[in-house]
Amino acid sequence: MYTVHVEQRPTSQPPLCFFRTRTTSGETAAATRVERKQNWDDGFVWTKYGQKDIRGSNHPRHYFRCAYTLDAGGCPARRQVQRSEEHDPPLYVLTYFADHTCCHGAEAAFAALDDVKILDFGCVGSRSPRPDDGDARKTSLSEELPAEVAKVESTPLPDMRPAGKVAELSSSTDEIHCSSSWESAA
DNA sequence: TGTATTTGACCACG
DNA sequence: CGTGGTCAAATACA
Repeated sequence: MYTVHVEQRPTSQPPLCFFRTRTTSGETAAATRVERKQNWDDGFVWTKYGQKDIRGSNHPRHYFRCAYTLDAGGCPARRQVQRSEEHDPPLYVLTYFADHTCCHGAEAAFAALDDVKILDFGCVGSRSPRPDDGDARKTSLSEELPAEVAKVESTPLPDMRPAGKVAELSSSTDEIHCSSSWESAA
C-alpha cells in the first residue's frame, strides 16, 4: 500500500474526480452535475464502490477498486481517495492497496497520453494486454485530462496487506514534486 | 438499454 | 459502542 498526496493549485482545475448529486425519486432532478476530472488518474480505470464520511475529516473518503477486478482475472487493486482540509491548495490523499494484475489502464494511458506520468505498480509492461478485450469503453482516457502523477515504486506485496509505501506528490501545471518514503507497516 | 455512480445499510474490528 | 469498509439496489447519463 502506498499513499499519494495530490496537491492541486488554485489556478488549476479542481482535481475532484467527480461531482454527482443524485435526486431521489419524487424530487426534481434539477441539480444533477457530473464532472469527470481525472487529475488523479494514474492510468488505471477505477470504479467507485463506496463513500464514507470519515471521523475528524470534513471530506468524505471515496473507495475505488480496479475496474478490471471482476472481468480481468481479479485485479485486487483498490484505491482510497480522501481530501485533506488542512491545506489551502486542496490536497488529495490517494491510498493504494495491492498491486494491479491487469495493467490495462496503464497500457491505455501510455497509448493515449504522451507526457503523463503513470503510477507504476510494478506490473506495467510485465503482462501483455488481453488482445481479445476490445472494450474501449473503460479505456477512454484520451479525452480526459492528463494526470499529473509522478511515478512511484510499486508495493512489493501483491496481497491486501498494507505495504506502507507513501508518496507525497504535489502537482501543478508548472512543476511536479514527488517524494516518497516507506513505512514499516509490518 | 447498458453501464457507472450514489447512497444507505450491514458487517467486522478495535 | 463507534468507526471504517464493503455490498447491493436505485438512479442518472451516454
